[in-house]
Amino acid sequence: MTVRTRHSSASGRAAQTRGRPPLDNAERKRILDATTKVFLENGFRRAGTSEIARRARTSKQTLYALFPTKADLFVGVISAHTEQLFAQHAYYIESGKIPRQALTEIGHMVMKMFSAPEFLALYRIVVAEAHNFPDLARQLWRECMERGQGLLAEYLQSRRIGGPGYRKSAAQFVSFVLGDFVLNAMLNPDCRMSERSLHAGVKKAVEDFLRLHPARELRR
Amino acid sequence: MTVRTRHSSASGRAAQTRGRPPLDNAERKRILDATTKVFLENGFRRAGTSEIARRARTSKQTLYALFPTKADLFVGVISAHTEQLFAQHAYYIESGKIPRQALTEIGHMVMKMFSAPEFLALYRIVVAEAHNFPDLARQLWRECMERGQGLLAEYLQSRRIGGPGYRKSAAQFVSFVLGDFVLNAMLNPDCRMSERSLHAGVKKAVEDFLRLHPARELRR
DNA sequence: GAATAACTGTACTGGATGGTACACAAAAGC
DNA sequence: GCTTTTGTGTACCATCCAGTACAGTTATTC
Repeated sequence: MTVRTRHSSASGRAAQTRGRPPLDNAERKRILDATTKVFLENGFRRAGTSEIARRARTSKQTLYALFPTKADLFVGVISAHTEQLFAQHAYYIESGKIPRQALTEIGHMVMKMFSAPEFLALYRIVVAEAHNFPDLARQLWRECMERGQGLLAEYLQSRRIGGPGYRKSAAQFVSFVLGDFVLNAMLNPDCRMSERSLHAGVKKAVEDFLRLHPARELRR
Repeated sequence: MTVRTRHSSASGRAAQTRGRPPLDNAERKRILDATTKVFLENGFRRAGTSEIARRARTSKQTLYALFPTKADLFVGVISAHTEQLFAQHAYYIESGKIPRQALTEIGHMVMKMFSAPEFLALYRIVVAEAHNFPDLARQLWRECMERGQGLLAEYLQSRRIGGPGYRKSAAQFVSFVLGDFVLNAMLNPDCRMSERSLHAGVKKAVEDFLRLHPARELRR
């Protein structure tokens, strides 16, 4: 599944000299934003391209010029968001902090990312369409889980926390933090978590994780 | 969302005396089986009622007599399967066994249930339609998670494993066993788990859980 | 065998929707 | 002002599909 646009085939060509100039990227972005909204409100199948064009304040012709099929729209939206989602919540690990504090902050980042309504809505749509867009589903997994786990694994390794399987330890920590939250949120769309129980949950996850994997050099 | 059938309104009436007798429950079951297959293959929206009637070797008229709308079909299928799913995999806890062994067996049951292809497919469909069928989604959650966690919590309480929050400990154990498996399976429809890594995963989950919650009376 | 209640098969309706056609407007260079 | 390229608005087409109509058939009772 690849995204085709009018420009991709002419990417190496010389600039045009005459005629109305093509729309800039702002147009593309506005379309993707509108598409996102419509998709999140209605899901992929229910979303209509006419509605999308209307909300993006453009014409269907332009829409189809930029995204030749509805699938291309889908790919565009999800791709744009997966990158962005991770970038927004990427936890930059300051290795100066003591493990307990660093892990607590990371835990909060993880919960924040996975409990964000857009993420849950996005995840739900991708799950629903995983059969038709397997590549996209795998991409979401890589961007949001493997990448995060990789970063965390590096931190664990630098601090010698957890056995030689740092990657597995990282995955374990994330699942400690999440518990059954995502599974639940998928089936209870309007379930909310109080700030209190979120804090308590992360704290418990960190404590449990550190009890199972005491840091080698114990600064606490 | 309630299931309406032709019979429900006449449930208390006297038996008919003349005319062709109505179809028995076998017909209903055959329709639900066919619907299940078509839904699992295509998802809810793509599945066509004509296709369902064809596969059930019945007529659309009969189909709509038993299930007045497509939504009723959906409710029927999911309801039938959630009950059945848990019943199939219900872990009967023999309290005579030592905790490590009992937990290991429970862990395997949990993994078996959640990794069953029908479960994953079902879960995916319900997630996709959670917005339109919130009751059904909650029902699936109750049947598959809360009920199981409740049983496990009783066992933990009887053995005094875990703090006074036995319910939370039960949830924790389940999430230890599952890890990120379900999250992953949702996005990678054809991901498979080897018997080896499944065993290793459960074993590790049990060990970790018991290290965090040592049984009061230590028979090990 | 007449009457009746239920099932079957097929064709149809009505609405939603992805995608296209086309006539016209706007912006740029010559 | 003419030409060319691109965007706009609207109408349209083709298809799919939930749900219905209807004519005919089967099973059961009287």
